[in-house]
Amino acid sequence: MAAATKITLDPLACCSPVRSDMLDEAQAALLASSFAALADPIRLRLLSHIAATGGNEVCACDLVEPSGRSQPTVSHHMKILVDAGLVEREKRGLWVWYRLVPSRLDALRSVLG
Amino acid sequence: MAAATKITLDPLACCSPVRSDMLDEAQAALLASSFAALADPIRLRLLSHIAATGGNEVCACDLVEPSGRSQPTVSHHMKILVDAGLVEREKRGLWVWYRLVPSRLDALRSVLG
DNA sequence: CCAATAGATCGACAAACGTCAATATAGTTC
DNA sequence: GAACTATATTGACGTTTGTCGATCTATTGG
Repeated sequence: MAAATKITLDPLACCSPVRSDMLDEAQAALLASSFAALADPIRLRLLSHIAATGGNEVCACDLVEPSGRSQPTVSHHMKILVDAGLVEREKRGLWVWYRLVPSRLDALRSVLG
Repeated sequence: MAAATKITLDPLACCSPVRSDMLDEAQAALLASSFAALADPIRLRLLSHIAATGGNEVCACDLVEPSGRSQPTVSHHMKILVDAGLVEREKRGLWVWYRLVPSRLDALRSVLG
């Protein structure tokens, strides 16, 4: 049951030299809030619904019913997506239209690569 | 200030034919939980710390102090990353080593593209 | 101006989350 | 086995989040 390598309790034995280029706190907080916008199933479905349209533009009135949530709840989630910069909001008359912001999605994607 | 297109209150005027290929609920829930693992600054810093090592492997003992959190808190966050499949955990003797799971990160990245 | 409508905001509530001190567990050394 | 050490688990706490009903705001048509 012994480990393959000799183990001692010398504290130096476990600690590899660390290249300490961790994300700084500000970067981490910004990225985390962006990912938080994606961390809800309803918001992912709303996003995918927008992405699924040919023109990448969807009326808010088309989001409520298929999402299975109340109108205030959908409005709340869309605000979170807009605040995260993932979606743009444009009001035309009585209706509000949403568009994806591909550059922002690209930016997040590049963080994972 | 009038909108470019004529606006009426006819409900059909706003609702484009919707290609309803929204993510189904199961897919959305799974993806959301993965993104939730990324939705915390400490976890992002822990991940980046692992990614910053040459061998992509880091001892847990190297994560506590630079993260600025207590040992139980770091353990808690690492468990979340492991449960999300983003990180692999291997115990060798007294110490625990963590490795990234690039395929899982790739999968998430592809969702954003 | 008035009635009607789309969407946003408010207020409240339960559930989930991040955090730490204290304690438990598993592994090593003697 | 006893002492020691790295990590995990537990329990408690304040905070944040998702949700909805009720209400408010902005815009349109008459």
